Amino acid sequence: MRIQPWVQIPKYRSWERAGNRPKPLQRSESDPFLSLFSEPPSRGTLTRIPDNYAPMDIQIARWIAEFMILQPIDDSVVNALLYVLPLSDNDLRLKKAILLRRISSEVSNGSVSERVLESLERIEELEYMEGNSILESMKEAYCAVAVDCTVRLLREGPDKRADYFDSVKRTWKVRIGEMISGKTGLVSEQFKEALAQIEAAKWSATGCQNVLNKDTRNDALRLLKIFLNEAREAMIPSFLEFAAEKMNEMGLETNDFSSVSIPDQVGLGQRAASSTLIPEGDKNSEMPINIPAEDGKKVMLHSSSIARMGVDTACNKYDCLPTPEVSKIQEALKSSTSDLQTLVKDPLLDALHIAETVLSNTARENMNHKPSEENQDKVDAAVSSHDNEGIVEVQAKNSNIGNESSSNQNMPRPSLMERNSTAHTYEWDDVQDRPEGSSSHSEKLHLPSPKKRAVSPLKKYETMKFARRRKTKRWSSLEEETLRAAVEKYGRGNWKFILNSYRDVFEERTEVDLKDKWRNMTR
DNA sequence: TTAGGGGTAGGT
DNA sequence: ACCTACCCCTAA
Repeated sequence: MRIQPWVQIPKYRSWERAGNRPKPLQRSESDPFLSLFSEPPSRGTLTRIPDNYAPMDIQIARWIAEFMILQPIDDSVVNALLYVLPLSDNDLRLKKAILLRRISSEVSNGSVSERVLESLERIEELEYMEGNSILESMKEAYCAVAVDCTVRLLREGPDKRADYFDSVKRTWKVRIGEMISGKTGLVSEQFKEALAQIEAAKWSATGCQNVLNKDTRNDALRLLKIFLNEAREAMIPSFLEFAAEKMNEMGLETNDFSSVSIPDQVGLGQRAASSTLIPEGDKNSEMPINIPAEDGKKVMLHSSSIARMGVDTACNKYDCLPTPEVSKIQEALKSSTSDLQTLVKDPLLDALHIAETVLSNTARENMNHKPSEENQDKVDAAVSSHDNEGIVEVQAKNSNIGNESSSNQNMPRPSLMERNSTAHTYEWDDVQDRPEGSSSHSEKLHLPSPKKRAVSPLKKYETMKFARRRKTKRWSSLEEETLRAAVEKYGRGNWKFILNSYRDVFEERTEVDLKDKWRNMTR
């Protein structure tokens, strides 16, 4: 079984069905991934589990994923799990749950950015694909977020006026303006009203003041919370919570799962999910509770979910679950949040990560050569005498995950020539259909040593897929101006802070990018 | 998280 | 071929 590393969330396509318009915003092409963040984990933070370790059933993975998405734990932990689990790409409800969590995460930080806007658009797209109607609260939230994103720049002061106009242009004239004409799902009457106000702000001082007087941030947050609550109400409980509830009701021992039956419609617990995700006061009524399991670990459940799921106790006309799967669920339930956090930091995974790093070079070569396993024997017998390849040889010999777990820093790093394919650079979007070979590399038969083959299972995952260089994106004048002003305001070196302060301007940038750009600008 | 070294893509 | 903006890596 091959692990599907990231589940893809569809790009927002209302534009297509509304007409033949282009995408409203130039979006990151590196963001098709189903994760809490808009990018895959940086290389080095994660690894994937090779299939000889975890030939996990796709359904089990889904249960775990849906359960973890609901937990009030750090996004990075959830993200890590989403990365390692073999999730189906067709699970629209899972995608929706993740998008909701993305929004919730921002809301709980008190921030509202264009990312929320985009998440809402994608949810709308998913609802459309499922034939669902759009919640009114979602339309209102979308409008409020769009307004706030725009007005925020206006508040920055007169020197930000240029940014403001840019934002108006981007967010309203293009994105929302076209949505109105396209009559897509997120459009409401409010839009036109708000659009009129924004237009007024654009052209007159009084209009400007009207907009500034509104607490758009709070409006956005409030409406987002309402929407999340409603979304929560509309959701079906998560399978694992349902199973836990059943066990609880029936007073089952944790290893006596076989008599628990599950209704088909129990799936993704987004209703419960939202309850854990709504920030602060909103979740008081539905605090997670801990149910002690027999081994002392605890199971997180939600009181309201339990109350609601309890209804079906008598309706046991559903199919019983197969025992092996049930015991896996049991394991998932017994694992508390902290257990799963430690799982993510498990030494095995660390070791795999090291192996991934070490193997990056050879994996890339395999990509180019694609030698079969049988051929590798012959190939191993050959000795590479190619000049430039000495480093590679040494590295291959050290690529034994089993006994070289010490530190990849002690190993020679592959040169960048090696780390980046000499023949072709693949963008994030290319990864699924990369060509199999590279002629320019065909004679360089510096080959895998036996030790390298000891970790060959890792190769199957083509771990380098996600370590490709980002597509170069030129800095816009808006970005440059914003950076200049920000450095003046906050000082050089506070890159993270600056990035967070202008998230919507520095889309797809990292703090390192800001630092590098400043270095260039001041050279 | 930041600073700095250094590789690379893409433009001239 | 050369330049440099952009990107990646890693020590501290």
